Amino acid sequence: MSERSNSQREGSKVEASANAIVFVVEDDLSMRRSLTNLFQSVGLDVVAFGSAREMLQSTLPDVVSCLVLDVRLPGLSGLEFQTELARLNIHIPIIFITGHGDILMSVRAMKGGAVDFLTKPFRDQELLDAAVAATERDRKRREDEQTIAKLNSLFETLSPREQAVMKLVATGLMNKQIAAELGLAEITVKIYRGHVMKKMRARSLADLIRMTETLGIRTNRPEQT
Amino acid sequence: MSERSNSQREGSKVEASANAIVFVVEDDLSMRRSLTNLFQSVGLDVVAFGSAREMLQSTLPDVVSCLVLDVRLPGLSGLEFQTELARLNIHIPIIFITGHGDILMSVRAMKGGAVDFLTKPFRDQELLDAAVAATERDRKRREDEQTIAKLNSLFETLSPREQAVMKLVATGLMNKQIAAELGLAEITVKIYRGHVMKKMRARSLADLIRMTETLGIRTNRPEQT
DNA sequence: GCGCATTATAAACGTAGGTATAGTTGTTCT
DNA sequence: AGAACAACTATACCTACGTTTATAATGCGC
Repeated sequence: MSERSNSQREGSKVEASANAIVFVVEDDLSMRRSLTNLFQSVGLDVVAFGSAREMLQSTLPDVVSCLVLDVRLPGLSGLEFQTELARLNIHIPIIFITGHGDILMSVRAMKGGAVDFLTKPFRDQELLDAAVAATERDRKRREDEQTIAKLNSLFETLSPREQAVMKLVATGLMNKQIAAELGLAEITVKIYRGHVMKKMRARSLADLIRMTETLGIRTNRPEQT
Repeated sequence: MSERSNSQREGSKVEASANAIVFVVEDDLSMRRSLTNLFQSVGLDVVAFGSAREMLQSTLPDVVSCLVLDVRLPGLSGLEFQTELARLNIHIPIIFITGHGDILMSVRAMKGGAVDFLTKPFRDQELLDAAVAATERDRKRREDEQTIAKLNSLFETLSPREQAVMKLVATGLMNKQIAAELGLAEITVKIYRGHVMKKMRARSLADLIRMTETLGIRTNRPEQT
């Protein structure tokens, strides 16, 4: 059985980097224990598994985290697991560790987006540095994703017509052009446009345009030669 | 001496991927020759050097290209050369090849942005695939850079005051607010704003805002909670 | 000194954007 | 049936934006 939920939480005195979780997938029990101890010693929460399958079957908490992954594993290998996580749209930054690696493996791992690839034996500090870099990368990714998610949920509150108007506003069309495009009266466009600004909480047109950029809203724009 | 400028150009019947250059830095003469032949056989131009220093001293043409780089070299090593190129802001995509590599090397290379890291012996097709991927990456990078360069040169044609107005317009301020900010009459701001639109060749405000995004123009914007 | 670009402004006018108020029609949920 | 909402329009009014024409001071290069 895997020693999960062993989050170091004896007191409320947790380090600044608290509530970041390091997932460990490593089949060797003693190695798994020593990795767990290492991360806990610097105040990181750890959840460890003995195989990829175990981790996939558990419910992963939605917090800043990274994954320390042994390349050689029973069942799914580390590299296969990396591919599988990508397929499932799970973007956790991965640090590979291995005792018997080769260059081809490491290059594949790095091409697949791994943060680092360490060979045993490695210094504790190397792994800790990699974990810090990895969690930082995850924090940024989550930040970006949340920004987009927020904007998207605001955009969802718009009625279909309002969304259409917003898109055309973003392309730089004038109200009367938008009206012609949608077969509306100009006044109607003005009203919807007002709704868009309110619902999207945009303080200015510049603001709204930037939101459409973030959302990746694009229409046929033959502009900017 | 290095066999440079041996660009395969007997006729004007060059392949579709023409005028992309593969730079080769490899100290072993026979290897250098076979690499040169390999790339020329698929219609790529090749410029080969025996050391990093030679390449740095030559004038690099400003076209889509990639670099096939031996890790072990006399003088500057391949990895050191990679660092040096980054320091010089030369962003050519690198494919490492090596006969005596290790994992640490390959990971460092990939972390440093290398496209691939191949160990000898490798199949010709592997290297060719990597070269295609690398030149494609370079093509995209150049495309993006040129877009920015064009916008920048347009921006440079603006007078200081016009640039200031453009920045404040991008933040979403109204003309009267911009006027207050710069200590101008509103009418003056309107005039400059018109100049900005003309000189930047922006068809709409939306267009202009996107240009400022591309240019990375940012001012203190306490917007978008 | 002359020409030129930059900075700055004014008057005047026209267009575009935005809001408030009010009303019609149609759908959907309760 | 009635409430709630989406879509749509109209009148009226105000603000913001943009251009044209004209004027003028400053500074820079030749």
